[in-house]
Amino acid sequence: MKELKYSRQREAVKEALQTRFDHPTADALYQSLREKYPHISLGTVYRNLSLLTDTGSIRKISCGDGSEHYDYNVSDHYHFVCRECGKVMDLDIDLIRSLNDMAVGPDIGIVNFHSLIFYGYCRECYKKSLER
Amino acid sequence: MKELKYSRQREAVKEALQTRFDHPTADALYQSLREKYPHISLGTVYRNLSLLTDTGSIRKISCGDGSEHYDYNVSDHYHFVCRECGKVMDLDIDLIRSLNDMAVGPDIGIVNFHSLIFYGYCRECYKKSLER
DNA sequence: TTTCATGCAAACCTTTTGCAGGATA
DNA sequence: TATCCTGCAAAAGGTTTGCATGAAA
Repeated sequence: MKELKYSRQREAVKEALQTRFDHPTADALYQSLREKYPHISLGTVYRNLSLLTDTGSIRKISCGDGSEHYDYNVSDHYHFVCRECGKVMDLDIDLIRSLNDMAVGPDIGIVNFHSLIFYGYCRECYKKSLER
Repeated sequence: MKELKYSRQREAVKEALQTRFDHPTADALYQSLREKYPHISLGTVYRNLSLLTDTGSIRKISCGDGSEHYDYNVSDHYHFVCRECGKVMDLDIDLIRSLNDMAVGPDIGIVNFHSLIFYGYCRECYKKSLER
């Protein structure tokens, strides 16, 4: 693996992700970074996000809404996605370590990760749906 | 919701998906459908896949490899994805019904689905990796 | 004959990439 | 100076959509 050099942009991406807990997409991150770094490019954001993902400093969340979301919190945890507003939230559930073992079987070599995502309606959207 | 009319293409999409257990992408399905229906268009495949998904006849699997996969099996079950070859496999694990209840919390309205995907290396790719 | 579906191609959106110039070590 | 990184813009996937035609009810 190639040597990493310091880069202001990479630090900015990391910091921006660290300060928000809404699991932004690359573009959302880019939009907010542009306020402080008007010349940063979307390509750079993508490049650094994938670099940071590869080194394990951040994590990618695929929740099926058409774009990847990113999470500064790399400790194993689960997410909830609102089907109405698309919000991605952290859940306060203990990791179920035994799950990976349940998956082993004849066609499976090793299991080293599982992604558990819950879907439904967040409180706010659920309330709105009742008012209709 | 609009009324659905019979269409040969839609039936073909459904049937093609029913006969394969590899959770194909839209394009993979399109490629195999072309053998029997050389004039079917990719747009039609996409349109029908999303129609069938909306009506609940099939299910979409977002495993984070850049494209959606489709599953004829709509009963709740879990998947395994090989990080090497990208294969998506069904797992023979009982649905953990209690999971959805664990997700409830102050910011959450209702939880009605969860997606559990395991990642690792399939038997075949794992063996190959040991030989190196 | 009304409504829905199709094929085709263009448009769209997200992500990746090539390149020449700039920053870091 | 060698290597890595950036901005820019173009390209590359994957998916959606507009439109004129065709099939189903």
